[in-house]
Amino acid sequence: MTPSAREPRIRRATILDVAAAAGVSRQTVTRAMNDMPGISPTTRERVQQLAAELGYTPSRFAKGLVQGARVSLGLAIPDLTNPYFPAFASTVVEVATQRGWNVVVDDFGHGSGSGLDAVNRLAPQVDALVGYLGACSSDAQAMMGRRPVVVLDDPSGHAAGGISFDYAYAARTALERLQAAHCREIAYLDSNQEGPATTRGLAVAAAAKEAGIELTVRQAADSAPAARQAVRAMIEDRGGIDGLLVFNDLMAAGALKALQDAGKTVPGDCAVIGMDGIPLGELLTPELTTLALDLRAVGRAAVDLVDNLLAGALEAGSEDAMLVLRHELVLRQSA
Amino acid sequence: MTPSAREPRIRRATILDVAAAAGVSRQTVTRAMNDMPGISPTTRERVQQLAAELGYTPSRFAKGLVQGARVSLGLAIPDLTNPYFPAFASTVVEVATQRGWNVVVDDFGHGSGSGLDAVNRLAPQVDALVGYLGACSSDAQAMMGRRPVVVLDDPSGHAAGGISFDYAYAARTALERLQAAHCREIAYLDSNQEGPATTRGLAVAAAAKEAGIELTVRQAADSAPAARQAVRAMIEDRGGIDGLLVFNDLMAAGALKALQDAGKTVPGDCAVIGMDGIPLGELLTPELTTLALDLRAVGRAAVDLVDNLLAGALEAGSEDAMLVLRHELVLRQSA
DNA sequence: GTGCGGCACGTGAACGTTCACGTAGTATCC
DNA sequence: GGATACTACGTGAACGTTCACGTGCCGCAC
Repeated sequence: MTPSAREPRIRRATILDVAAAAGVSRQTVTRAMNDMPGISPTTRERVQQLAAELGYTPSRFAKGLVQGARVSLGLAIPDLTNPYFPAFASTVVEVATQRGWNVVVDDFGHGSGSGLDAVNRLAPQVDALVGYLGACSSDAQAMMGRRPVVVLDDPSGHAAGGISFDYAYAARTALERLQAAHCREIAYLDSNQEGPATTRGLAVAAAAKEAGIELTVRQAADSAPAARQAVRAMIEDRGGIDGLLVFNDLMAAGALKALQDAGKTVPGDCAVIGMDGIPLGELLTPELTTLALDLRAVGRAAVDLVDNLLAGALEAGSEDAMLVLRHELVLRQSA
Repeated sequence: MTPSAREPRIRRATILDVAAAAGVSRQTVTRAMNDMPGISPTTRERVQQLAAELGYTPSRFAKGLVQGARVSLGLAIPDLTNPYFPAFASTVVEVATQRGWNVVVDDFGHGSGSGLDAVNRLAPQVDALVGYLGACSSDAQAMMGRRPVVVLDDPSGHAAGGISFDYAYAARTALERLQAAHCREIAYLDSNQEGPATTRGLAVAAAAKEAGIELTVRQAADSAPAARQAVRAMIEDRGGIDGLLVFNDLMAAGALKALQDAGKTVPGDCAVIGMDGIPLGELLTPELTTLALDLRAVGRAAVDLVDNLLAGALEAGSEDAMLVLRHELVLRQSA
């Protein structure tokens, strides 16, 4: 539960050891280690040399305690093996690093855990929290106390900050595109991660109804092989599908494979549209048309929210702390 | 440089605030917060309630200081947008999390920084360090003092622990496969990340010489578009290439694209072999033959080394702390 | 009623830094 | 030659916990 101290409490060298070895005081060692003024170059050099020899490294705990530093940003990710999340995480890490944060990453999907597990692990160790936490944003905020929490993709989120996506717009845009490509039999392949229907799934269903489209819906696990399997089954059940919208790009990759397996051409026999716009899409054959997120903008926005919440420039839970971003259609070969 | 404390040092609630509010002592609050014995259920409940109301969260600095905890593992990654690294990172995060570590990830490629930048950022904040640090393993160990450092892919590494790969074996296996596929004109597409020739490049050249193969070598940046561009140019220069070994799977994906652009079939006109065995390979068309690493084994080995070094079960810099792993050929469609 | 054990809770000390001072000694200025 | 300023260093206090004790109190057996 609580992170366990590892066994043999080997006494690390402290600042006093270095001070004693150099025949100076704590404060002089501090000055040497932190390149502060008020110390002669000779002494500085000698102390640094001695510190290196003793293997002295300042305790981040002691330093953090006295300085009250806010340096660690927690990043909770459902599944790093799904390329969307590294793409997102990499922009968060990049932006946050630029702003002086250290990013602590927790992947809670692997151990088939929930977001709450990640929160429990991260909360004691970080000064702010960002992540795809599913439905546990209120628990997260409770665990984090007054520290900033930014939750992605949970419109009902009860965290201090939130970023969600305009799926109604995305769904409408995708279906319009499929109609423009003269698709008659349109299907949606959903993820089964969140139960009977995802937020995306509901938006697609609504958009289809609005556009008078009779939509075939199928669910599969959020992975390429599962999607491949599901589309294979879908083709067997209902051969005539000629337009396919998919929950995300990874599953779309699997869908493309299944269509190829069945000897169908894309987009000739069936057009395919993915969602999120990860770089993978460009490497597929045919290249994947997708509703792309500006991933850099998402990452930047998340870190912005954290910084602003911390600075008190935003009121926690206020309108301004709840961002809504849009997917934009990127036309490539598959639709 | 040093992580800056963020501006307004808003006084967080401390254990004393909670104690005062509850009319009990520090220690009783500690007992309540950490579910320790020696406290009545009534008091525990009341204190927890009050703590939540006050937004009290224990300071990890104070706690770490007194407990001497080793909880944070630094993970230095050159470029999270290259899917190899998330694949590696995800196993490290998974395994390390299981063992009670928090993983602090630093991506030093984006800012066009070097591994040394990552080390400078991570060293003050972590209890151990793992990563692809390029050539700065000795600097890393110096910054980390006596704390464990495990460096990947730097055979000359001067860190406490190391994991490297048997590229001679990999190169031999790949070239054998291409020869078995009756390729006559074999080329190697190298990365230009490390200068004129990479460790992998040298191994491939040596293996080619050994096998009596006259090898065409070309370099490109470590990305799919750059590889695509380079292979396009290679085809223009020397059309007859019918066997292509590529630095890694991401670049191989770009190479496949270039061959398709040129109207060549794979593996008919040209066989392609990638390296590292990332999941992406299976999604490409044709599916990528590759020299695959057991990525889970690599991640597990890295964390094992850290734990053993920390426990003193391994001597830093000893033979046992230097692992060599092998790529194994995974035959798919492209060769 | 005395002794003893257990329960619920409190208190001094320690963890390793940095901050905000304080203090010698030396040079500077007129 | 005495006040002033600067340089190079030292010292008490504080940061917020947990650890290892210590202390009342109540009940119970004999």
